[in-house]
Amino acid sequence: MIDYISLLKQNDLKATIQRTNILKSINRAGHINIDDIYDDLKKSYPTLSLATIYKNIILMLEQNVIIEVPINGKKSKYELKKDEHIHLICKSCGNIEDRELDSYCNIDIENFKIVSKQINLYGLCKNCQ
Amino acid sequence: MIDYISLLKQNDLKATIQRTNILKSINRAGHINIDDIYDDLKKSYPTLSLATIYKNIILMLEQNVIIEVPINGKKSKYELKKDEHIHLICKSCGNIEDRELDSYCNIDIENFKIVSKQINLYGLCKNCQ
DNA sequence: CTTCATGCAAATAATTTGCAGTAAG
DNA sequence: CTTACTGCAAATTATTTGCATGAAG
Repeated sequence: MIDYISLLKQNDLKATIQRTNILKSINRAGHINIDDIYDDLKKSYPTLSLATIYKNIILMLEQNVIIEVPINGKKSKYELKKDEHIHLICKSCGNIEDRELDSYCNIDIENFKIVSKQINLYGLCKNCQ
Repeated sequence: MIDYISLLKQNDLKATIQRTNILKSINRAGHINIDDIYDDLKKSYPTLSLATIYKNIILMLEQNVIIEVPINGKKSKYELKKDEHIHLICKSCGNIEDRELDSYCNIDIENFKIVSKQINLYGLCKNCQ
């Protein structure tokens, strides 16, 4: 159970209902886009506005509370910030799975100072093969 | 010197002026987004329409003539299809450099059939460090 | 010739902004 | 209390579509 209130406060963000709910929704889904967060939260929280989600996604990205996962030809999804990992993205069902992978993660490049890595493998998951 | 006319025809696309020019613009830039293609080509070809660029980018992606390079928080860029490589994306100047990297490219994942890889390293290029 | 592509304008979708009212600390 | 956040509506930006005309093969 993640303490979203502390997480937000540690990152200089007021812990509003809207923010904790957005984080909960992202955590439940693992990886989710803005429209799906909205649909998810609207059910239990009908007055929530899409603009609020947009504004908070931007803020939480800036504070590194969440990470953007851009998807080819679709809208970006978002995930909670966690240890470095790669994404296995199923081209058939769209599901995203996280995977630790040291061989991908420990590398130096000449003349380039790496700040962050984005490694997405597109293909077919076990179910869709 | 790439023969864009043959490239298009081999991929079941009519070789129109617009398409060859879009490919030339992408090749000149290396990696470029739709608005910048438009600005680039407008100079020498003022009647070109943005809708035509959108339509053709979609077709050329479908035919695998070009590849989408999604960029965190920005519009996607496009590049000509070429051998597998990774991208070094400078967070300061926005420049993208291609790099071959075998250690990234030869890998199998259990229970996942990889179709394509997208490996972007964000950081600071030599000039911006 | 025939078919498909283009360019325009209009439609739709996505994202951002301004502001009055509200909640967090 | 004070400052920052929310929700709404409006504005802006991005993308797609329909259709008459023009170009490719």
